[in-house]
Amino acid sequence: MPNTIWKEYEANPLTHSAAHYLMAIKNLLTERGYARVTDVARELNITRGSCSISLKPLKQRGLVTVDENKFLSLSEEGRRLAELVERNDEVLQSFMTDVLGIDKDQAEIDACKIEHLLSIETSVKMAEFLKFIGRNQTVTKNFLKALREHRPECKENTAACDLCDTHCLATLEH
Amino acid sequence: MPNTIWKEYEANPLTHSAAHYLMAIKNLLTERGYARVTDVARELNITRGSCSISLKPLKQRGLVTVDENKFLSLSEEGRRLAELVERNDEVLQSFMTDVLGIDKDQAEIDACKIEHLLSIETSVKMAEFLKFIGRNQTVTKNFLKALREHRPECKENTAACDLCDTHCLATLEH
DNA sequence: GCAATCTGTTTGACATGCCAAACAAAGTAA
DNA sequence: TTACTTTGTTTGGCATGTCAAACAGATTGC
Repeated sequence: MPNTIWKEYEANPLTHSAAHYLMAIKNLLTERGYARVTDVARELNITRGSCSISLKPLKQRGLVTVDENKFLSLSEEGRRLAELVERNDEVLQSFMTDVLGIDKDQAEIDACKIEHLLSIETSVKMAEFLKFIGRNQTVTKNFLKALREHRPECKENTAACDLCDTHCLATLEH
Repeated sequence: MPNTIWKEYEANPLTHSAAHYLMAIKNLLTERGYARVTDVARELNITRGSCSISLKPLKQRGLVTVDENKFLSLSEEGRRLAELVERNDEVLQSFMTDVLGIDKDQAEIDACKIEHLLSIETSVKMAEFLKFIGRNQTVTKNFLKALREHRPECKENTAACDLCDTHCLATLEH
């Protein structure tokens, strides 16, 4: 039986770039009060031409709107999608740094890659999880403390370690 | 200052499809003992033509090798990358189902989308986290029990709920 | 032996998403 | 008014990754 789940990747409602176009517009509207093609392009560090073209399908999908002076804004759906991705980013970064203890800069990069790929269900459950962690209850503190003290040593030069089967996967460049 | 972190997405060592080509070859070698272009194509549910073309850059990068009879195999690096992505998949699925309580089928889809995007650091920390959870210590049991009992109610019809600012993000199709 | 099938590759097509370059329209400045 | 700048769009190019279709070479069946 052929594998088909991996093709769900293309069925994602937002591509990585689409998510960032929406968030860029949202941020510009919040911070400056307006968002034009040029502003979005500058925000995302791409050319105006690329920006103009990539915004077309977002307009056609009704996520981005334009007024008579070419000022961009988000539809209700566009705004919600942007908020959802932003929340995913916050939650993922918080999980990576506060729970896993990952370096802040690396967490930022990883979260940015993943933020648009979570299903609603995973997004909600992650947010609930972080909300629970944030309550800082005794049971949570004890768990995190024990987690911090548990640091399995990875002997990179041996053939096998605690985490990997035959070779240490941490030595890869990836 | 323009945002540049979002462009790290393209700098990922493996694309979604590349990761699945490597894993398909690895699985075929394990299960059948051989892997040809046709077998990989069938496994991934794509045409032989697409498969043939997409394998080229993987051969050029030295991740995939071919013998005189056109039988494919993985280089050391290719095999390690495949193993890394497979471990990420296992760890992510386990986290989503066992910790977050996400539906198995949905967890499978989400994990498949993310598995190739984790940095080594995040991969290792996630694996350690799940290893720790798997020890099933009292401190973990207590934490998970409290987490299960904490189920914030999302009143979808109200403007604000526990997780979202102004609108319930769970109502989106995404 | 000869037709049918299997295998891998190539070709042309399409979609996404980026670039540089050219261009038209509008605003700015002298 | 004229010259310059800004803005948005279009064009042609490139890279990835898919498809269908055609093709050549090898294998199989009768």
